[in-house]
Amino acid sequence: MVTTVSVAQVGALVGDPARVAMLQALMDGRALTASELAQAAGITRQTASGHLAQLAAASLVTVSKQGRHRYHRLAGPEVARLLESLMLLASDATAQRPRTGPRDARLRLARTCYDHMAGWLGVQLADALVARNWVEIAEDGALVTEAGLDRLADLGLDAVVGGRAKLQCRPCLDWSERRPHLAGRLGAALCTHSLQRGWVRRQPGSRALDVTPAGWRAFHDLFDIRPPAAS
Amino acid sequence: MVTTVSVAQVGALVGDPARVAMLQALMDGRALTASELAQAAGITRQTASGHLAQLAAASLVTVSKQGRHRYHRLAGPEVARLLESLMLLASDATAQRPRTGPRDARLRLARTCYDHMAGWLGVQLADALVARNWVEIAEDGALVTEAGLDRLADLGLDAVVGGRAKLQCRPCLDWSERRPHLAGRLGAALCTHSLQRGWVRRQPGSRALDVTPAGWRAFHDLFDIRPPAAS
DNA sequence: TGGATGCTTCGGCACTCACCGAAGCATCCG
DNA sequence: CGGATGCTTCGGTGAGTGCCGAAGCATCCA
Repeated sequence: MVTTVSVAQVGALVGDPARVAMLQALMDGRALTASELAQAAGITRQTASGHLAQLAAASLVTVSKQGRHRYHRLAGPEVARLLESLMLLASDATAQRPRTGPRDARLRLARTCYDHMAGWLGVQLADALVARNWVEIAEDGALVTEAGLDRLADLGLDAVVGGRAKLQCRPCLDWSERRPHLAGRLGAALCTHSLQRGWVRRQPGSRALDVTPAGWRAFHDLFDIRPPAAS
Repeated sequence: MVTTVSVAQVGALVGDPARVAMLQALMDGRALTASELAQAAGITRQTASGHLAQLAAASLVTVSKQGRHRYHRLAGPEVARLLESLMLLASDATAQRPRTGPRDARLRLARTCYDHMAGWLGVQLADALVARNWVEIAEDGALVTEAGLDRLADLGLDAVVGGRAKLQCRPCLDWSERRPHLAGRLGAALCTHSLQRGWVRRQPGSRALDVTPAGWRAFHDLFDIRPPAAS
């Protein structure tokens, strides 16, 4: 079978811990240099260089030269979807051994998932939007309601409701919470909006997000979300 | 990072040609024995047995003993999604080399994609449903319209419209056509319906589907779909 | 009970590939 | 121009693992 070979090749690329670590580091959607990715994966620059060459050859990442730097980023949402699928199944396999490190705790609270927010916060937001009847979530998809379009426009998320399309949102099963959070264009808009307003802040060198005091206030006022009891 | 290891382990599982071939053979949703899977992958039984043990340990497939047979099937839709993601990226990588074998041609025309129909036929059906305004398809999801719910009920797809939920359908990017076809519960219902009515028939030992003369008549009468000019 | 079938385990071989040290390019800066 | 920085290529080593032949276990059938 012809296609089988290629599929296995892509699979082999995501079958190496170092390469996966680099891809995970790129899951926040930003572009990173080879050195940064080498550090993220815990390997030397020359090894990382070889891995990145393979990933680029398979079109999993794209590179753009700027001076003596070479910036790498995920090739597109399909790659992020692939990683999501992998993480979902990986957490399945390790579900019986609940390992919770201090680093994991921050990731579990809030993190980016390519272009949207995931973790406890992401799930809480999804629940709140469903409770307010702004969106509907089912097994096979998610939908922005008429009321939701109006209220989101009130919030200043105009870019999202440009065409008043109902299908601007997609459920994405959270690998730590095992419940859906919001992805798609609405998820991405919520994420950038929260970053712009200073509600959440990226933690350097990680996909984890810090929720600022202003963020907790906003999430409480808008969506009745309070910080979890104890972490 | 703890999770990274597990993710890479899952990735490594889908990074072997033999294992991927077996998983692809299971993509039609049926349960196959170890011997059948060994033949599908072109390896000996004992090698296949080892691979299947690994896949089962990682919860990618489930096994059920029946007498001296051991039936293997995909552990769930998440695994099918993972394979879809892989195939999509794999076809990206090989898009520059259009290889079209005689075996590929049949797969391209119509095939199963876990529980729904894909290939040229799958895309045609999706287009027809969109053209009739039974479903809406956007980048982030798909939606059954009110009219669609009525018309599908007329067709006898009652199971689908049981709750008259609009979100019973999901777009799935076709790796051969590069355009969306219908998945989700509606996609699955269309597939089983077509099989029950004898519109399509499974080809033994393959995911390819044969369209019967009655099928062409039905697809033409219902959706104005004619056989493609030449394959 | 004896033989056939389906499948797994064991042992050894061969191959792939991730890894790093060292050297080689390309780019920026003083 | 010369030094510094970012990155890549090359060579050799070592660990991991896919593969099959042979033997062992479990199940069904006569």
